[in-house]
Amino acid sequence: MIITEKHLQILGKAEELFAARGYEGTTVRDIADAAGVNLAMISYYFGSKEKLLEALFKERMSSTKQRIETVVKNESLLPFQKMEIMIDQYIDRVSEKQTFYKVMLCAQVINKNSVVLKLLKELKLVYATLIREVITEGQRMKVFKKDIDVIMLLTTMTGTVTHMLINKDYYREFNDQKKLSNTAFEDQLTGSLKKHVKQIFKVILGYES
Amino acid sequence: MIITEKHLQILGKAEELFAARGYEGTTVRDIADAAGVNLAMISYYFGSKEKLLEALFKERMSSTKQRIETVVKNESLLPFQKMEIMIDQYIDRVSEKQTFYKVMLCAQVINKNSVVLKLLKELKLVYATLIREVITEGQRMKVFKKDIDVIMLLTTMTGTVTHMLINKDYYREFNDQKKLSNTAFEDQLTGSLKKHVKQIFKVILGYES
DNA sequence: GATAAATTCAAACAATTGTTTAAATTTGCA
DNA sequence: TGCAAATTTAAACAATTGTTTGAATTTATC
Repeated sequence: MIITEKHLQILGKAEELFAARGYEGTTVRDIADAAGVNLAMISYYFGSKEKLLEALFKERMSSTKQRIETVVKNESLLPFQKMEIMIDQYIDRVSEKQTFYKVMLCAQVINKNSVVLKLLKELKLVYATLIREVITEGQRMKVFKKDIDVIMLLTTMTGTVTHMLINKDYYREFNDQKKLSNTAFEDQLTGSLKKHVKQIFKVILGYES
Repeated sequence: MIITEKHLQILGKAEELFAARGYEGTTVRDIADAAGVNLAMISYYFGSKEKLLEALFKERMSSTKQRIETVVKNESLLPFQKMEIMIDQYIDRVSEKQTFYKVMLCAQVINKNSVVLKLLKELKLVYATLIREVITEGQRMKVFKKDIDVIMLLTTMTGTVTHMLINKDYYREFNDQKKLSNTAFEDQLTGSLKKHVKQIFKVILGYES
């Protein structure tokens, strides 16, 4: 399927609505109105509401595998550097694509669509496998501890970051950071998150940088 | 509103369906069929589909505040003990009420219902405030580090645990623990989670037990 | 056992859902 | 310019939605 500018425009609006109201809570009419196109255009461009969802996941997840592979396969980096770059990359990515990560979070709980399910599982496998490679490499070099629970470690990273997405407003309120501008707050938050997750990884993996 | 045995039966089935298909993805007919009652009984017992959702959150969240307060206000416990009991309690609770925590996770992303929203915010405030008390106490006793980011710490706990709820099957597959029985796997997982989260807290807070 | 209240039921309701239709309009190309 | 293909449109579609109705049944109280 060829994705045009028009496709992306509709996908962007659909993404926002899915994040705010959920997939089932969003009507095709909502999407059409938000994108400023006729109702029938959704079917015309994507085939159906469900295929639109699949197209959204395919589009947003298309570059992920390559992005992480580039880091892991880079032979000039030490294992701990790979891990830290991966953390930075992940947090920046979630921060950039907040709406999509909200949609993704709900999709992981309510897994109805088999295409989306497959994409999610595939991505998790890619992530876990590549990170395991890095960890094994670090263990061989005696800089990482033995017996690392890869999924547990990744779950802490993704869980912390995506959960912060949910609690962000509350975080800001509780810490009384309302005086900050939106972008200043976002920058401060991604910075804190990176430091926080790296500190955790350092302890679990047992390295010193 | 008086909650009878019948109410709880319907709420339980509704909870399962909400967790599997989402609130919007579940029809009142689905709930009635699953609970083995007539369609009209949902309105008769709860007033509406939306009020049923509110009743579910009220019911499931009713005892939470008291549960955590009991630990925090217990003067015979040291700060680090309070933290560790709180972690154990939280993980046991999520493990016990898995379906509800899935519903809750989605509700935090797709926040349409104001009553549910208020309950969630209230609970977060209770949690953060009480944990901050414990942390301050620990800091006064010089056993916890200074400058602890309370929300960040809590987000790591709730994020890790609820995200593991989502990745559980994948975790089991990746670590090849399919040979274990369901309950054995659950026990092993909650055990690992407790150990993992405690290790993180120990480092962030800076105590030795 | 009679009576009133509470519960259960099938049926119907208006509104909304995703999708399709066929005509109208725009676009690309000779 | 002319014409076929691609795009856009308003309208209609059958199905499903949450909710209500009023009669039937069960339950509780005397």
